[in-house]
Amino acid sequence: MANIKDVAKEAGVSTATVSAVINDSSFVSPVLRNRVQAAIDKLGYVPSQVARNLKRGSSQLISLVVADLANPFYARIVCAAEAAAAAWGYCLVVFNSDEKPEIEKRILSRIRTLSCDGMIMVPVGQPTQYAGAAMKGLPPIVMFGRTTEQDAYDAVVLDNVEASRQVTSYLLDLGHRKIGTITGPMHLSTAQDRHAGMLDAMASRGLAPDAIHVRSGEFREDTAYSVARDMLSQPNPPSALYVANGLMALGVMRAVSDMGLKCPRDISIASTDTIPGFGGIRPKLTRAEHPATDMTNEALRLLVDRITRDPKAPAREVVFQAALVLGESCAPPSDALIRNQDQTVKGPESPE
Amino acid sequence: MANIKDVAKEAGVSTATVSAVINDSSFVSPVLRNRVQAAIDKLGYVPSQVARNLKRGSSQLISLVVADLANPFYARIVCAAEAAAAAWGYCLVVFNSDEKPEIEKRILSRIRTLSCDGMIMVPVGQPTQYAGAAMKGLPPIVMFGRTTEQDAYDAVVLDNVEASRQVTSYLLDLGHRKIGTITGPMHLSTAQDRHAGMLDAMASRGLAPDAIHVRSGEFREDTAYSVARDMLSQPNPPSALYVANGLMALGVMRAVSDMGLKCPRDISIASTDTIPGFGGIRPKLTRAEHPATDMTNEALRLLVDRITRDPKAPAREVVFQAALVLGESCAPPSDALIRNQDQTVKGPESPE
DNA sequence: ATTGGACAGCTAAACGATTAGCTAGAGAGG
DNA sequence: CCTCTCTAGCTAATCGTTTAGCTGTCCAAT
Repeated sequence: MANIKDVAKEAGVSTATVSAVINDSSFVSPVLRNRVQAAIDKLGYVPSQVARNLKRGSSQLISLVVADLANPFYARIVCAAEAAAAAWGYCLVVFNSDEKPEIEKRILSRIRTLSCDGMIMVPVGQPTQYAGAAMKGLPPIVMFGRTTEQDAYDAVVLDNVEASRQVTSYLLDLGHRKIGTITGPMHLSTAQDRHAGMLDAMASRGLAPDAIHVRSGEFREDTAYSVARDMLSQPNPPSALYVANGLMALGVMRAVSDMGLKCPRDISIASTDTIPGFGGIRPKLTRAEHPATDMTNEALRLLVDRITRDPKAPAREVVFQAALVLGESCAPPSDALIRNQDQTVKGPESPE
Repeated sequence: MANIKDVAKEAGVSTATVSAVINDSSFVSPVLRNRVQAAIDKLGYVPSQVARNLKRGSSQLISLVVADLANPFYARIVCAAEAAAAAWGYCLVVFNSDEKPEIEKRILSRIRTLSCDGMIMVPVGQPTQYAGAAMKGLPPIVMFGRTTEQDAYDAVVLDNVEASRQVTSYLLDLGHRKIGTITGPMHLSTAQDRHAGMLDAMASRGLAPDAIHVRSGEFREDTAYSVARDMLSQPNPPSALYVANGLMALGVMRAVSDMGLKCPRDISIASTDTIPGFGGIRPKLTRAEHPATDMTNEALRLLVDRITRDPKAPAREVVFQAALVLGESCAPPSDALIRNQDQTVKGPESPE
């Protein structure tokens, strides 16, 4: 590969002039400019980004660390982030911590040596661990979706408490009283908040879920599948389930179907967060949807702003609200009419 | 950030010694080694990958260019590729050409300046265009999933002809005679091959699809949705549809459901390729599945081999076979018993 | 005629690592 | 005692850019 010296020699100018031409950074007379351009074309010269990075101290690289790349929700985030990064002139390096703090640690040291300009991360560890030496030598960070008890980082999050409160209230409005839930890993703020909102909605009507109807599905499709099968085969099962994320909701629907039950006839299912492809699933899932693309765009905006403007400015947190999308996966409980003959319940609508 | 000179000064040694310590590249006496290590720890020194890259002429970066990041099939490829790249010690830079040749062109020039060590690409343009100056200055390439009529590149592909032949034969075995198809964009080898296999299977029984039952869904969910609605609302619709990829199959199932039809009672649907989450969809889709993870691992193996071994070795093409997975989306046509009272048809099984 | 400023382009020093080749000292063999 | 070999560690060139600062030219103003 030709380098800038070859081009300079070919065009009979100095490397500084070549540099000025390719970066349009200072005035070069038309005649020299043409000579240089001709030399570049002749030699097929492409400036080395690596050398440029070394000199400029930037790499035009942004790292994205997601918690579970196999989760379609994060796949969508990657998709949105790639587009946004490209629009800002950056390339996107993708990492998957697979919900494992030790893998996340490895990724962080990898990123340290990668010298990218910034990173977006869905943290998977204990919220307290994102401080001190463990985070030294890293580029500017935007935390995504989960909080870390640190006010040191920019963050983009969902109002998870409100999202799950809305969904649970909807189930309550339908007449459900025995509502179970499948939660995420409870060390994550996301899982905590969604559970808190669910409890809050029930408490406001003087209710609480039965202890055996509260189980963790670890935000995994397969775990949720087994947990749901187990919970629903117990005597006296819940008439509705609030499932803390979309991937687990898929697992629950699969479990319901495999047990020979019908949703929503035998059990109502509702969830927070969204995964692409929901549109094609029957029955359509009732859920509180993330504005995933907006959140991702905002994360990149915050990050680029911090990289190019003031790296020392105080951290900002942007909170998004979920949108309740009514599908066909919820119905009044089969015994509702008996218990509550005159109660008016909203039927499902279809805004899709 | 501390650099190698600071460490050398702190430890009272030369930069060469520091380099020897961090790379373990030549013998350093224990006493100096300890001094250097102490200095590194004290200063929190991390070697700059950028400087290293410049000197070593490699970047430990592999680019992955997929055709449609919003397609869950490619999301799974990204997931598998990230894991494989990490296992080989590389980072993965992700690009989305969105099935648009002009975006692909932009990405290629971006990759040229990125100076990554290699790339894996799902080509989206005319197969003839991947030659000459357009491909100058790029790192080693492994083509993924689609062929390019160039023998210059390593390639990992599916035997698409055989995959669609299998699926179509299955529909024929069930008794279907009026089989329609929704194809991909016909300039892609993938779409051509899948169509060819479907035609071949029908031809071997002296059949051919009706011209109005052959439509392109552009490998897009929404396009497939509209095309399917249109095709199925015509008089004399097909009794079964072979859909050329999984994303489109989702669109078709959505269309069928929205038209008030039932699959497989009113129409059988079968497809090639897989998308994650299929397991949760009812009815389970009958399809010829890609060994997506195996294919991705093989692509990385080929690429790393070429990077680290012989960059000039002749190109290799690895062909994978699809596996027919029987779901519940296919049944004998409703008029089959009348037409073919004594024909034995295999019923669907459930290997999942 | 002299001075000063604007301008075009060049020289050379970075950026932060790696590494070929060198040096000084120690130990061995004659 | 001299020379040779080996070893541990150092010096300095190098990778391919960018850019501060310099040089020389030309022209206008005094």
